[in-house]
Amino acid sequence: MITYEQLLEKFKAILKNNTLKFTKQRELILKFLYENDEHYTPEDIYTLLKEEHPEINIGIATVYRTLTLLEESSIASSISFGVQGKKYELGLKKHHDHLICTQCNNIIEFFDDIIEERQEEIAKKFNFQMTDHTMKIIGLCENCQ
Amino acid sequence: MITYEQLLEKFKAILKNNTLKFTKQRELILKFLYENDEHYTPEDIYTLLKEEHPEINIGIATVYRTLTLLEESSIASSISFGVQGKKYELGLKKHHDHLICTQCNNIIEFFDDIIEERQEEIAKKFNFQMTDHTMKIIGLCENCQ
DNA sequence: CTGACTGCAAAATCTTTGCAAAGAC
DNA sequence: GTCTTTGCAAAGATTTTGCAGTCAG
Repeated sequence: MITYEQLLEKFKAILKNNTLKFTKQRELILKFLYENDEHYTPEDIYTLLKEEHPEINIGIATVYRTLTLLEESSIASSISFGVQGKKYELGLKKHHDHLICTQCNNIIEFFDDIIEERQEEIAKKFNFQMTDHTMKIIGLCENCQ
Repeated sequence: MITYEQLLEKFKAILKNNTLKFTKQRELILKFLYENDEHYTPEDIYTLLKEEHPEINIGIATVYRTLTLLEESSIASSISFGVQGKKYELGLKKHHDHLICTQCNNIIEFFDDIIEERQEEIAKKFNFQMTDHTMKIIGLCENCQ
């Protein structure tokens, strides 16, 4: 697993390569995602950061802008919830898919080699150049049934 | 394949069972989905219906309300495009998944037994009661590469 | 008739943008 | 110093809601 220091270096390098600046706000958001291994909406992150760091001024727009930046840099990734927006997580772990409980909104991650392989094959069959893929299994988790 | 008459009967039966009324607007939207075998946003449907049937008054709110109703009745189904909203299609065909081209926005449908089966197994493994599942393969289609 | 449905416009959600002030390098 | 970034509030985009009039059964 990557340490926070390594992640930070990586992020700083990306910023430098793109003539972007390293700011307190960007760092806080990065750190938040590193330390919190779940899926958060921009609003969640905004609220929690304001709570945890009342001394730092941060605006919701910055959260959106930074999450977009992190996603473009492949540091974060998002799952989309239709009209209800997106949730973000650190995107450095191994690719995985999600089980989503409609009752408690909990998200369980899983990885399945067979599915991954089949996706490749399907893309090939359609002469499709796959850049990404997502799979969601929707339903009720063990606790909510 | 189901004929339009059969579909209409089915829809009317659903309406009757729920003490809902059969209206010109609802019929038009149903017919539109039946006749147009692609994926449409509510806005698309609204615009196209107004063009094709200038004599019928229809509001965007009705389109949204009807699509929700059709989806709840399992007559339509939707794919979500994150912030860009949802696209609807007739949901009576066999379950299938989608390849989505980021260039031309074209959507290709596919079905794969192995993936379907794996999804069942994964749900089982997590003691998850699956009610739905979606898979999207994102990338460039043959023509756009 | 009665209660459901409709269009409209206003409200609600979520996200992006313009801008002046602040901050990174 | 220069150029990017920020927070704020306003604007956008999409979807939902309240309501009075309309329509299906």
